[in-house]
Amino acid sequence: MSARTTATKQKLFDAALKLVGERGAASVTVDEIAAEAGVAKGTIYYNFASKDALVEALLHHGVEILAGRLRSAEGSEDSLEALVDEMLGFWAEYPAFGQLLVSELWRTPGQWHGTLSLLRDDIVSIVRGHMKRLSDAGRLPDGVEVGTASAALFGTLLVIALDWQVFQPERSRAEVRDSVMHLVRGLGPAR
Amino acid sequence: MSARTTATKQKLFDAALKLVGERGAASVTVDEIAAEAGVAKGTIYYNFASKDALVEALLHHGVEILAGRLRSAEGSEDSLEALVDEMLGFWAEYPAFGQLLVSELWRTPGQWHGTLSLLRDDIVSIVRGHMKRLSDAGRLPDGVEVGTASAALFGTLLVIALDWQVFQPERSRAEVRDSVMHLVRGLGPAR
DNA sequence: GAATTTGTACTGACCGGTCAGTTTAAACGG
DNA sequence: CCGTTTAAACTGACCGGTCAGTACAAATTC
Repeated sequence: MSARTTATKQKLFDAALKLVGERGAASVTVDEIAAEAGVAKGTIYYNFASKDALVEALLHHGVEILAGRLRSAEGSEDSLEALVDEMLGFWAEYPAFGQLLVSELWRTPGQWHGTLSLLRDDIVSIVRGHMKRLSDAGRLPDGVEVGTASAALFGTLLVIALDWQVFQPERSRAEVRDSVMHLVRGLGPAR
Repeated sequence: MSARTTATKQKLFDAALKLVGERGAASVTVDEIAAEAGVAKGTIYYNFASKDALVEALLHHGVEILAGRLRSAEGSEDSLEALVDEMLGFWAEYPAFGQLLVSELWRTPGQWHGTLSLLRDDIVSIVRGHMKRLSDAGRLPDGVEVGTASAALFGTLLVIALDWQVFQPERSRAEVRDSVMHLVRGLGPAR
């Protein structure tokens, strides 16, 4: 793949991510994506087999970036906090990706459900790795299943990040992160 | 409004909820909704001004039901657990509504965003009522803002419920509820 | 080293299907 | 009767996908 093609695909990813995140995959037209990317419609079909294929590639691309960042948080001192922080950072940087993910991930017979399930597993398994190490170190209370907790943490962070972007954009990332950590470790003691 | 009309609207709500939840508002056709409801297409346009108006009415309808249930949980002994349970029950009963909500709620300039923000506020304020009472009773740890926690709890329950329906349908509602309560009160102590 | 060929990337007008919404005339039902 | 529903045909805008042709740089030929 030439540098030219790579650049074009990147432009298409950026444009598609923005529009699809904002308005949903179904209601965005290929013409709009082409216009946003500053590219002719035909170029899209030269680089991708179909509109669906473009979205699918986009999904893979985004998850790759996220997975990379989450893995990079594995070495930190406070692994869980680093994970949360990294995840919030990713959603802050690619809010449209969060919107895309959230609106497709749980659509049961949806066209991307298969792909998305796999991608979700990628992410959740990384989260599970973090959790597992906490658990082995005895830092997780009894009765909390690592698998369940990982899936829940991922989903929770996703919606909290979206809620942050949309309804409370004035809050800082550190502030939100601290709130999350409070909730994750906090609501318990008082009961 | 006659009983006949009410019945027709109910059929349309059921049909629209199912289809729109599964496949998204944009990609469902009015003809499909009519067929699913066993009603002529013209009937839809007799009862609603447009496809969008139907979806909007659907949103209001669903939120009314949810709000009613959450309010009914206010008298319980363990108010928070009752709230969680009631909410999980609602999402279990109307999974398509959860899918619809989650895929539209955070779509920033989306056509439903205004309506949905108001509806979200309705629900979150009920949750906040529950939390406030906990807080006044000194059962919430310091540093947890009631507003933030309420929004987070609502969003979290929404995604956990969806994840449950889609990826772990074999788990019982009580099981999920206990997991949530564990997470809400549990991850803290061990750190 | 000019002329020609080849391969790759891109263009945008165009086509055929789809779908929201309309219209109408007739039936139904309370 | 009158509010409601039906069935079916129709309109017109819109949209995914196609395709013949362009641009251009790197090889190839003479």
